[in-house]
Amino acid sequence: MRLTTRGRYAVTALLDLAIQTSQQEGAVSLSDIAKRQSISISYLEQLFSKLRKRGLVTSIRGAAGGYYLAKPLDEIDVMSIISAVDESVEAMQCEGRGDCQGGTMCLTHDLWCALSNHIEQYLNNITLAQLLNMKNVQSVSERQHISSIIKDINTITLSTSEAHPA
Amino acid sequence: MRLTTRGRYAVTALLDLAIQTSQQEGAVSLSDIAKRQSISISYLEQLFSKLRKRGLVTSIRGAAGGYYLAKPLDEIDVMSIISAVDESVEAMQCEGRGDCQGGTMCLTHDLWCALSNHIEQYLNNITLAQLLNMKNVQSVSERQHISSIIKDINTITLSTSEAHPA
DNA sequence: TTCAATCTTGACTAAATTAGTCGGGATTGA
DNA sequence: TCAATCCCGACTAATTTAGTCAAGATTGAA
Repeated sequence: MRLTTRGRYAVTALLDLAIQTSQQEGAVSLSDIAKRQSISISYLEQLFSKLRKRGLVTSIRGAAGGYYLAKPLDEIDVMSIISAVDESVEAMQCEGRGDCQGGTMCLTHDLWCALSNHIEQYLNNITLAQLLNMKNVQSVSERQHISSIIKDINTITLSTSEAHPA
Repeated sequence: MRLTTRGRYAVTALLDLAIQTSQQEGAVSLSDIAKRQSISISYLEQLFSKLRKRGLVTSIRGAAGGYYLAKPLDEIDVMSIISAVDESVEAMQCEGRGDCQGGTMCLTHDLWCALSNHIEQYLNNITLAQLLNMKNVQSVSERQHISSIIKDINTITLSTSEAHPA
Protein backbone atom coordinates (compact mmCIF):
# COMPACT_ATOMS: atom_id res chain seq x y z
CA MET A 1 0.00 0.00 0.00
CA ARG A 2 1.18 3.44 -0.84
CA LEU A 3 -0.14 6.90 -0.42
CA THR A 4 1.55 9.77 -2.19
CA THR A 5 0.61 13.08 -3.75
CA ARG A 6 -0.33 11.04 -6.78
CA GLY A 7 -3.13 9.52 -4.78
CA ARG A 8 -4.22 12.89 -3.57
CA TYR A 9 -4.41 14.23 -7.08
CA ALA A 10 -6.51 11.27 -8.04
CA VAL A 11 -8.95 11.87 -5.20
CA THR A 12 -9.12 15.55 -6.04
CA ALA A 13 -9.72 14.83 -9.71
CA LEU A 14 -12.48 12.32 -9.03
CA LEU A 15 -14.09 14.70 -6.61
CA ASP A 16 -14.03 17.34 -9.33
CA LEU A 17 -15.48 14.87 -11.79
CA ALA A 18 -18.25 14.04 -9.34
CA ILE A 19 -19.10 17.68 -8.80
CA GLN A 20 -19.12 18.48 -12.51
CA THR A 21 -21.24 15.48 -13.35
CA SER A 22 -23.88 16.67 -10.92
CA GLN A 23 -23.92 20.08 -12.57
CA GLN A 24 -23.76 19.34 -16.27
CA GLU A 25 -24.86 16.84 -18.87
CA GLY A 26 -22.42 14.61 -20.70
CA ALA A 27 -18.93 13.44 -20.06
CA VAL A 28 -16.33 15.57 -18.31
CA SER A 29 -13.12 16.10 -20.26
CA LEU A 30 -9.69 15.94 -18.70
CA SER A 31 -8.91 19.41 -20.01
CA ASP A 32 -11.77 20.77 -17.91
CA ILE A 33 -10.54 19.04 -14.80
CA ALA A 34 -7.00 20.15 -15.59
CA LYS A 35 -8.06 23.79 -15.74
CA ARG A 36 -10.10 23.75 -12.59
CA GLN A 37 -7.69 21.79 -10.46
CA SER A 38 -4.41 23.04 -11.91
CA ILE A 39 -3.15 19.61 -12.75
CA SER A 40 -1.47 18.98 -16.10
CA ILE A 41 -3.48 17.08 -18.68
CA SER A 42 -0.66 14.63 -19.26
CA TYR A 43 -0.55 13.80 -15.61
CA LEU A 44 -4.32 13.38 -15.45
CA GLU A 45 -4.18 11.07 -18.43
CA GLN A 46 -1.76 8.90 -16.57
CA LEU A 47 -4.00 8.81 -13.51
CA PHE A 48 -7.27 8.25 -15.35
CA SER A 49 -5.77 5.45 -17.37
CA LYS A 50 -5.27 3.56 -14.13
CA LEU A 51 -8.62 4.56 -12.71
CA ARG A 52 -10.28 3.26 -15.85
CA LYS A 53 -8.47 -0.06 -15.67
CA ARG A 54 -9.65 -0.46 -12.11
CA GLY A 55 -13.21 0.20 -13.16
CA LEU A 56 -13.65 3.43 -11.24
CA VAL A 57 -14.38 5.54 -14.31
CA THR A 58 -15.63 4.91 -17.83
CA SER A 59 -14.42 6.85 -20.83
CA ILE A 60 -15.97 8.15 -24.02
CA ARG A 61 -13.51 8.73 -26.80
CA GLY A 62 -13.56 11.24 -29.56
CA ALA A 63 -14.93 14.75 -29.77
CA ALA A 64 -17.17 15.71 -26.86
CA GLY A 65 -15.76 12.68 -25.08
CA GLY A 66 -14.54 12.50 -21.54
CA TYR A 67 -15.10 10.54 -18.36
CA TYR A 68 -17.92 9.41 -16.10
CA LEU A 69 -17.78 7.77 -12.73
CA ALA A 70 -18.41 4.09 -13.30
CA LYS A 71 -20.25 3.60 -10.02
CA PRO A 72 -22.55 5.50 -7.68
CA LEU A 73 -20.82 8.01 -5.44
CA ASP A 74 -21.30 5.98 -2.32
CA GLU A 75 -19.64 2.95 -3.84
CA ILE A 76 -16.34 4.65 -4.56
CA ASP A 77 -14.17 4.83 -1.50
CA VAL A 78 -10.94 6.74 -1.13
CA MET A 79 -8.87 3.63 -0.58
CA SER A 80 -9.84 2.26 -3.99
CA ILE A 81 -8.83 5.47 -5.68
CA ILE A 82 -5.50 5.57 -3.97
CA SER A 83 -4.62 1.94 -4.50
CA ALA A 84 -5.64 2.28 -8.14
CA VAL A 85 -3.04 4.93 -8.90
CA ASP A 86 -0.39 3.84 -6.43
CA GLU A 87 -0.02 0.19 -7.03
CA SER A 88 3.22 -1.48 -6.04
CA VAL A 89 3.61 -4.63 -4.04
CA GLU A 90 6.74 -5.54 -2.21
CA ALA A 91 7.49 -8.58 -0.13
CA MET A 92 8.45 -8.45 3.50
CA GLN A 93 11.66 -9.82 4.88
CA CYS A 94 10.22 -12.38 7.25
CA GLU A 95 6.75 -13.05 5.99
CA GLY A 96 4.97 -14.07 9.13
CA ARG A 97 7.83 -16.29 10.22
CA GLY A 98 8.81 -13.72 12.80
CA ASP A 99 12.47 -14.60 12.66
CA CYS A 100 14.21 -11.63 11.11
CA GLN A 101 16.82 -9.89 13.23
CA GLY A 102 16.06 -11.98 16.26
CA GLY A 103 12.55 -10.72 16.56
CA THR A 104 13.16 -7.03 17.19
CA MET A 105 12.93 -5.98 13.58
CA CYS A 106 9.95 -8.21 13.25
CA LEU A 107 8.12 -6.41 15.98
CA THR A 108 8.35 -3.21 14.06
CA HIS A 109 7.09 -5.07 11.04
CA ASP A 110 4.06 -6.03 13.01
CA LEU A 111 3.62 -2.49 14.14
CA TRP A 112 3.85 -1.13 10.63
CA CYS A 113 1.52 -3.75 9.27
CA ALA A 114 -1.01 -2.98 11.92
CA LEU A 115 -0.74 0.69 11.14
CA SER A 116 -1.11 0.04 7.46
CA ASN A 117 -4.20 -1.98 8.13
CA HIS A 118 -5.56 0.74 10.33
CA ILE A 119 -5.15 3.31 7.60
CA GLU A 120 -6.74 1.07 5.04
CA GLN A 121 -9.78 0.59 7.20
CA TYR A 122 -10.05 4.28 7.67
CA LEU A 123 -9.89 5.13 3.99
CA ASN A 124 -12.13 2.25 3.07
CA ASN A 125 -14.91 3.87 4.99
CA ILE A 126 -14.71 7.25 3.32
CA THR A 127 -16.60 7.49 0.04
CA LEU A 128 -16.87 10.22 -2.55
CA ALA A 129 -20.46 10.67 -1.43
CA GLN A 130 -19.28 11.59 2.04
CA LEU A 131 -16.68 13.98 0.72
CA LEU A 132 -19.25 15.67 -1.48
CA ASN A 133 -21.55 15.93 1.45
CA MET A 134 -18.77 17.73 3.27
CA LYS A 135 -18.61 20.15 0.40
CA ASN A 136 -22.32 20.82 0.32
CA VAL A 137 -22.43 21.50 4.01
CA GLN A 138 -20.10 24.40 3.56
CA SER A 139 -19.68 25.13 7.25
CA VAL A 140 -16.17 24.51 8.39
CA SER A 141 -17.33 23.26 11.75
CA GLU A 142 -19.46 20.62 10.11
CA ARG A 143 -16.51 19.48 8.09
CA GLN A 144 -14.49 19.15 11.19
CA HIS A 145 -17.22 17.12 12.75
CA ILE A 146 -17.21 14.69 9.90
CA SER A 147 -13.50 14.28 9.74
CA SER A 148 -13.30 14.11 13.50
CA ILE A 149 -10.51 16.51 14.25
CA ILE A 150 -8.54 18.43 11.69
CA LYS A 151 -5.21 19.69 12.74
CA ASP A 152 -2.54 21.75 11.13
CA ILE A 153 -0.53 18.77 10.20
CA ASN A 154 0.90 19.13 6.81
CA THR A 155 3.13 16.45 5.54
CA ILE A 156 2.55 12.79 5.90
CA THR A 157 4.95 10.26 4.58
CA LEU A 158 4.89 6.65 5.52
CA SER A 159 7.06 4.03 3.98
CA THR A 160 8.17 0.61 4.96
CA SER A 161 10.47 -0.35 2.16
CA GLU A 162 13.09 -2.87 3.03
CA ALA A 163 16.32 -0.95 2.47
CA HIS A 164 19.09 -1.71 4.88
CA PRO A 165 22.06 0.49 5.58
CA ALA A 166 25.14 -1.66 5.39
CA MET B 1 4.44 14.71 10.13
CA ARG B 2 6.39 12.12 8.27
CA LEU B 3 6.94 8.45 8.51
CA THR B 4 9.68 6.78 6.54
CA THR B 5 12.05 3.87 6.91
CA ARG B 6 14.16 6.21 8.95
CA GLY B 7 11.44 6.23 11.56
CA ARG B 8 11.24 2.50 11.45
CA TYR B 9 14.94 2.14 12.03
CA ALA B 10 14.65 4.46 14.99
CA VAL B 11 11.85 2.42 16.52
CA THR B 12 13.78 -0.78 15.91
CA ALA B 13 16.94 0.64 17.43
CA LEU B 14 15.18 1.92 20.55
CA LEU B 15 13.45 -1.38 20.95
CA ASP B 16 16.82 -3.06 20.77
CA LEU B 17 18.20 -0.60 23.29
CA ALA B 18 15.30 -1.34 25.61
CA ILE B 19 15.82 -5.07 25.36
CA GLN B 20 19.56 -4.84 25.94
CA THR B 21 19.17 -2.52 28.89
CA SER B 22 16.94 -5.07 30.57
CA GLN B 23 19.55 -7.76 30.07
CA GLN B 24 22.84 -6.07 30.86
CA GLU B 25 24.39 -3.44 33.08
CA GLY B 26 25.69 -0.16 31.73
CA ALA B 27 25.13 1.82 28.60
CA VAL B 28 24.46 0.19 25.25
CA SER B 29 26.86 1.19 22.50
CA LEU B 30 25.77 1.96 18.99
CA SER B 31 28.16 -0.63 17.62
CA ASP B 32 26.25 -3.29 19.56
CA ILE B 33 22.94 -2.14 18.17
CA ALA B 34 24.47 -1.88 14.73
CA LYS B 35 25.61 -5.49 14.83
CA ARG B 36 22.36 -6.89 16.11
CA GLN B 37 20.05 -4.92 13.88
CA SER B 38 22.22 -4.68 10.77
CA ILE B 39 22.09 -0.92 10.65
CA SER B 40 25.28 1.03 9.94
CA ILE B 41 26.87 2.85 12.86
CA SER B 42 27.00 6.10 10.92
CA TYR B 43 23.31 5.94 10.30
CA LEU B 44 22.58 5.12 13.91
CA GLU B 45 24.68 8.07 15.00
CA GLN B 46 22.53 10.31 12.86
CA LEU B 47 19.36 8.90 14.37
CA PHE B 48 20.52 8.90 17.98
CA SER B 49 21.72 12.45 17.68
CA LYS B 50 18.14 13.49 17.03
CA LEU B 51 16.71 11.16 19.62
CA ARG B 52 19.05 12.66 22.19
CA LYS B 53 18.10 16.21 21.29
CA ARG B 54 14.47 15.29 21.77
CA GLY B 55 15.22 13.87 25.18
CA LEU B 56 14.37 10.27 24.39
CA VAL B 57 17.81 8.93 25.16
CA THR B 58 20.78 10.04 27.23
CA SER B 59 24.36 9.41 26.23
CA ILE B 60 27.58 8.60 28.03
CA ARG B 61 30.69 9.59 26.14
CA GLY B 62 34.08 8.02 26.10
CA ALA B 63 35.19 4.44 26.45
CA ALA B 64 32.49 2.08 27.71
CA GLY B 65 30.02 4.81 26.82
CA GLY B 66 26.75 4.41 25.01
CA TYR B 67 23.10 5.19 25.41
CA TYR B 68 20.28 4.76 27.88
CA LEU B 69 16.59 5.41 27.46
CA ALA B 70 15.91 8.74 29.11
CA LYS B 71 12.45 7.77 30.30
CA PRO B 72 10.55 4.71 31.49
CA LEU B 73 9.42 2.37 28.75
CA ASP B 74 5.79 3.28 29.08
CA GLU B 75 6.50 6.96 28.62
CA ILE B 76 8.12 6.59 25.21
CA ASP B 77 5.55 6.29 22.48
CA VAL B 78 6.19 5.44 18.86
CA MET B 79 4.95 8.80 17.60
CA SER B 80 7.63 10.63 19.58
CA ILE B 81 10.34 8.44 18.16
CA ILE B 82 9.18 8.94 14.63
CA SER B 83 8.68 12.65 14.84
CA ALA B 84 12.09 12.96 16.48
CA VAL B 85 13.94 11.55 13.51
CA ASP B 86 11.62 12.73 10.76
CA GLU B 87 11.11 16.34 11.48
CA SER B 88 10.01 18.61 8.66
CA VAL B 89 7.22 21.11 8.68
CA GLU B 90 5.59 22.45 5.61
CA ALA B 91 2.77 24.92 5.26
CA MET B 92 -0.53 24.18 3.58
CA GLN B 93 -1.87 26.06 0.66
CA CYS B 94 -5.09 27.32 2.19
CA GLU B 95 -4.53 27.18 5.91
CA GLY B 96 -8.01 26.69 7.18
CA ARG B 97 -9.41 29.34 4.87
CA GLY B 98 -10.84 26.60 2.69
CA ASP B 99 -10.52 28.60 -0.48
CA CYS B 100 -7.91 26.87 -2.58
CA GLN B 101 -9.02 25.56 -5.96
CA GLY B 102 -12.64 26.39 -5.36
CA GLY B 103 -12.98 24.05 -2.44
CA THR B 104 -12.35 20.74 -4.12
CA MET B 105 -8.66 20.66 -3.45
CA CYS B 106 -9.37 21.87 0.01
CA LEU B 107 -11.62 18.93 0.72
CA THR B 108 -8.78 16.56 0.04
CA HIS B 109 -6.66 18.67 2.35
CA ASP B 110 -9.21 18.10 5.05
CA LEU B 111 -9.23 14.43 4.33
CA TRP B 112 -5.47 14.18 4.50
CA CYS B 113 -5.31 16.21 7.65
CA ALA B 114 -7.89 14.03 9.29
CA LEU B 115 -5.98 10.96 8.24
CA SER B 116 -2.76 12.38 9.53
CA ASN B 117 -4.40 13.10 12.83
CA HIS B 118 -5.80 9.63 12.92
CA ILE B 119 -2.37 8.10 12.45
CA GLU B 120 -0.86 10.34 15.08
CA GLN B 121 -3.42 9.28 17.63
CA TYR B 122 -2.76 5.69 16.81
CA LEU B 123 0.99 5.92 17.21
CA ASN B 124 0.69 8.10 20.27
CA ASN B 125 -0.95 5.26 22.07
CA ILE B 126 1.69 2.67 21.37
CA THR B 127 4.63 2.71 23.76
CA LEU B 128 7.88 0.80 23.85
CA ALA B 129 6.52 -0.99 26.89
CA GLN B 130 3.67 -2.37 24.82
CA LEU B 131 5.98 -3.43 22.02
CA LEU B 132 8.26 -5.18 24.47
CA ASN B 133 5.29 -6.90 25.94
CA MET B 134 4.49 -8.18 22.49
CA LYS B 135 7.98 -9.58 22.29
CA ASN B 136 7.80 -11.31 25.61
CA VAL B 137 4.53 -12.95 24.75
CA GLN B 138 6.18 -14.72 21.87
CA SER B 139 3.00 -16.25 20.49
CA VAL B 140 2.15 -14.86 17.10
CA SER B 141 -1.54 -15.01 17.83
CA GLU B 142 -1.08 -12.82 20.87
CA ARG B 143 0.81 -10.34 18.82
CA GLN B 144 -1.97 -10.22 16.36
CA HIS B 145 -4.41 -9.67 19.15
CA ILE B 146 -2.50 -6.68 20.37
CA SER B 147 -2.09 -5.08 17.01
CA SER B 148 -5.66 -5.91 16.09
CA ILE B 149 -5.29 -7.33 12.63
CA ILE B 150 -2.06 -7.77 10.78
CA LYS B 151 -2.27 -8.14 7.08
CA ASP B 152 0.21 -8.77 4.36
CA ILE B 153 0.44 -5.18 3.47
CA ASN B 154 3.96 -4.22 2.81
CA THR B 155 4.61 -0.74 1.68
CA ILE B 156 3.07 2.34 3.09
CA THR B 157 3.79 5.76 1.77
CA LEU B 158 1.78 8.79 2.59
CA SER B 159 2.68 12.26 1.55
CA THR B 160 0.86 15.50 1.28
CA SER B 161 3.50 17.76 -0.12
CA GLU B 162 2.19 20.65 -2.11
CA ALA B 163 3.74 20.00 -5.51
CA HIS B 164 1.57 20.92 -8.42
CA PRO B 165 1.96 19.59 -11.95
CA ALA B 166 1.90 22.54 -14.33
C1' DT C 1 -14.37 13.18 -45.99
C1' DT C 2 -11.83 15.87 -43.30
C1' DC C 3 -10.80 17.93 -39.01
C1' DA C 4 -10.40 18.93 -34.33
C1' DA C 5 -11.18 17.25 -29.81
C1' DT C 6 -10.58 13.75 -27.17
C1' DC C 7 -8.85 9.45 -25.08
C1' DT C 8 -4.64 5.82 -25.11
C1' DT C 9 -0.12 4.31 -24.46
C1' DG C 10 4.44 3.98 -23.22
C1' DA C 11 8.90 5.74 -23.03
C1' DC C 12 11.45 9.34 -21.32
C1' DT C 13 13.35 13.14 -18.17
C1' DA C 14 13.64 16.14 -14.21
C1' DA C 15 13.10 17.06 -9.55
C1' DA C 16 12.86 15.87 -4.96
C1' DT C 17 13.53 13.01 -1.23
C1' DT C 18 15.61 9.50 1.34
C1' DA C 19 19.20 6.69 2.60
C1' DG C 20 23.59 6.23 3.70
C1' DT C 21 28.82 7.49 3.93
C1' DC C 22 32.83 9.92 5.29
C1' DG C 23 36.13 12.43 7.86
C1' DG C 24 37.47 14.96 11.50
C1' DG C 25 36.82 16.06 16.26
C1' DA C 26 35.77 15.74 21.44
C1' DT C 27 35.47 12.80 25.71
C1' DT C 28 36.62 9.57 28.78
C1' DG C 29 37.96 5.14 31.31
C1' DA C 30 41.65 2.08 31.64
C1' DT D 1 48.48 7.69 26.04
C1' DC D 2 45.28 4.92 23.67
C1' DA D 3 41.25 2.91 22.10
C1' DA D 4 36.40 3.13 22.34
C1' DT D 5 32.97 5.83 22.13
C1' DC D 6 29.90 9.79 21.17
C1' DC D 7 29.38 14.15 18.17
C1' DC D 8 28.74 16.86 14.03
C1' DG D 9 28.18 18.46 9.50
C1' DA D 10 29.03 18.07 4.77
C1' DC D 11 28.78 15.11 1.11
C1' DT D 12 27.14 11.41 -2.27
C1' DA D 13 24.29 7.72 -4.03
C1' DA D 14 20.07 5.58 -4.75
C1' DT D 15 15.39 5.60 -5.18
C1' DT D 16 11.07 7.41 -5.88
C1' DT D 17 7.90 10.68 -7.47
C1' DA D 18 6.34 13.99 -10.49
C1' DG D 19 5.74 15.39 -14.77
C1' DT D 20 6.59 15.69 -20.08
C1' DC D 21 6.52 14.22 -24.74
C1' DA D 22 5.30 12.09 -28.93
C1' DA D 23 2.74 9.18 -31.71
C1' DG D 24 -1.53 6.99 -32.34
C1' DA D 25 -6.71 5.68 -32.19
C1' DT D 26 -11.57 7.11 -31.99
C1' DT D 27 -15.32 9.78 -32.72
C1' DG D 28 -18.79 13.68 -33.63
C1' DA D 29 -19.60 17.25 -36.48
C1' DA D 30 -18.88 20.58 -40.23
